Amino acid sequence: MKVNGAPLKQGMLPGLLGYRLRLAQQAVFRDFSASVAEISPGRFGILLLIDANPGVTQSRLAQAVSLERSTMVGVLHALQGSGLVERRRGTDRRTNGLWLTPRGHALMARLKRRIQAHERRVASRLSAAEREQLLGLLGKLTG
Amino acid sequence: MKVNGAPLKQGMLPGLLGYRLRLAQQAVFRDFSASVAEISPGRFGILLLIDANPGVTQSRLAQAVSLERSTMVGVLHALQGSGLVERRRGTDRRTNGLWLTPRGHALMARLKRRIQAHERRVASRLSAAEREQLLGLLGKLTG
DNA sequence: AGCAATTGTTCGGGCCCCCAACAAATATGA
DNA sequence: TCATATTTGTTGGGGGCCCGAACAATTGCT
Repeated sequence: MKVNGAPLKQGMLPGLLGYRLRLAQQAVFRDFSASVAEISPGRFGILLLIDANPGVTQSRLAQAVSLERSTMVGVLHALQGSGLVERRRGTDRRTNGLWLTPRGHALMARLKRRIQAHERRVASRLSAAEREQLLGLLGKLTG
Repeated sequence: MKVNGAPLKQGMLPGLLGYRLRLAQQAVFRDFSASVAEISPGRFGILLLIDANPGVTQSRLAQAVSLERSTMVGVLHALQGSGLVERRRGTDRRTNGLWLTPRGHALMARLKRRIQAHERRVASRLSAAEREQLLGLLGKLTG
């Protein structure tokens, strides 16, 4: 077996928050995908918010997760195509109200435990206090 | 001016590390793109490593930044197309050695200050100690 | 009634990433 | 040395995630 030479010099790269955030997020994304094959992390978050706020508008939803309205369209189109979300025209006929379909509710119920397991696994190298600390620092970063 | 109703209920979403990481990374990405128009965060990292390890192989580079070899191909193709990176066949004729072109070196020199300013701006809401703490916790997460 | 603002949408663009399969080249071991 | 295994870069197809400009329909405002 051939042994690789010296490890690469990393320079300032490990000191850049953006780089470290990418590595961390990628690791989390990987674990999520491995444990929850039915849906992607981003779409799951959307479903979560619709579940907690039945009838919510696309714009409000987009704002809540820091996305553009135009981005939300595609996500919801996909979720609707999968039969997980229903769009209903609001009394303000410009708006669409969003609801989970029975299928959507069933999925969320089925996923709850697996998501919690995923979160435990992801944070397994952290103590409870460290996890809180991390969440807090990330919140500070976002502002 | 119309006032939006109650803020959305977020449910378990803010407690998910993946979600918070996405928000944070997106904020950092935005600031990077705004302050460094010439190149993307990912490509910048690649240039950094090539600069610090002249002649490095594509595979070793991919491994260093947790990417697949096949992913690296496209990135390097783009960087080569922009005249920032040069590929030379190694003595092991399976490999390509990677070097920055003069133009690549010039770019990196020109970007150094702006990247540092970007990093300061991104971490501006954090104390120096908190920033170190965050980097450490992210490192723990990745393992 | 007329102008301004909001909502959802389309369209085009970009970044980031993976897997399977493959040819060329090198390493390995009988 | 020759056959086999491994490594490297590559192509091709796929997916996730995100934005801005421009537009029609609808509503708010005056």
